[in-house]
Amino acid sequence: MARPRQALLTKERIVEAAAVLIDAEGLEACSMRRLATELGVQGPSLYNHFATKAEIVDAVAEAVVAQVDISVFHGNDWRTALRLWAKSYHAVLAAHPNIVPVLATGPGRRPAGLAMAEAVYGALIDAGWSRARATHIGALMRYLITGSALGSFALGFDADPELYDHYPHLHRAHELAAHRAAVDEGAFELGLDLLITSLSDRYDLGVRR
Amino acid sequence: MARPRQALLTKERIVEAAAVLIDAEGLEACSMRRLATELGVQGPSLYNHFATKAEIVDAVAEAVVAQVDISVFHGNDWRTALRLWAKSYHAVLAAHPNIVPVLATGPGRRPAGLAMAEAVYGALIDAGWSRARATHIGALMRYLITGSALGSFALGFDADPELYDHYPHLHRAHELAAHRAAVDEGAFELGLDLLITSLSDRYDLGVRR
DNA sequence: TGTAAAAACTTACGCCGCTAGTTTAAGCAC
DNA sequence: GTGCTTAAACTAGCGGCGTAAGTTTTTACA
Repeated sequence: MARPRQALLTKERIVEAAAVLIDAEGLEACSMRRLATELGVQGPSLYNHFATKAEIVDAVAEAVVAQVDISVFHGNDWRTALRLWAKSYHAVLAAHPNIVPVLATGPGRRPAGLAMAEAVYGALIDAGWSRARATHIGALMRYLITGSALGSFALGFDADPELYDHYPHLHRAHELAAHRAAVDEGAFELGLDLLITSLSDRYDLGVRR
Repeated sequence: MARPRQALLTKERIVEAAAVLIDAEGLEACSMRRLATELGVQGPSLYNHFATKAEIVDAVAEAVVAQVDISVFHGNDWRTALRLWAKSYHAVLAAHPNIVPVLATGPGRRPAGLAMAEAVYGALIDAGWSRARATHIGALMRYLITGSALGSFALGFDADPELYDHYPHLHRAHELAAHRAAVDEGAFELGLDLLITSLSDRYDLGVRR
């Protein structure tokens, strides 16, 4: 081909196609050649717009994190804000499960991630939590949210009943697969409830560090 | 070579070498050819002992999970047992961080994982928790433990101060990198404390489902 | 003793991320 | 308008990946 009169690719088109591909077929399906094919182009052409594959995947992750609602930190009590933010984050990850491993492991140099950290940490500091505790609470929320998004607990159990024959308490574990969404949702809700109410208790007692 | 008089490989030797390699250089370094080299053998020879690479990695994961102490569920109150087990699990993952992604995502058909689930779930049921709640609590603990092991919170922040210039509350975030271990440990301890004490409160009030 | 299975080997296939070099169009300086 | 630089596509190819196929030799057993 050579250079076309109208550019075939833009960063935006590439990231959008990558996001669609990852959502539809998973991270492994998103190879440079496959992604290029999806865009009607040859593999190496992508390197005119991104230096590495990691940059593309990072951009997808950034776009996902940017969907989390951090406006809730304005005009809400820290407890309410934390709960609403966590639910929004959780919902976004549930809508894009295939990108979660990238979010859970990679460093957070991306603007959307930093903006989120700023909002959470700032709200906790403003509420009176010590710097150390605010950090811990932020980390903790991240553990709960990414942990639940990543390792769907119910998915870890096979639907084959025979697997559990030798485990007296697990004889109904095969049913978990069928109730996957409800189990994971219940566990997340419980965790959020427990964490926020007990933090709230400490806060009201004046224990803020 | 052909078949040697004394077998060069055994399942145990392969898994042991894979574990060492993963611990030392990470999951990506553990390719079939590299692992074989480490064992003084050609790549495809490994397929005489394992059908796929995934089976080898799974066996490593299994060996790691088997190190978690589940004996604490005998002779301890459910709260104490849960806390001790979580700390043991956390310590094991901290000692083998590179295998954590496998544990956090893969299904739990492995015997050690099932035995652990059986112990946790059984203890909660025996304590009087409803089946649904016991499931939720187990899932929740998993979220906290794998979430914290996987995404070291502090590691997500770069040591470069300039990154945080535009985030008023994050101006000291670059210090997190230096205190990584302490921050992650503090957050995990806080989470464990909050979850167990608030579960304990509910339990004592008779709310067990 | 003959035969089947086991455990090493070599070769090779089709992926992967990415590099290098080529071609043509676009944008800008004079 | 003409030339020069840069941009954006291309093709070819490198080294690495997981794994399949087929070969050779040894061991174990009938």
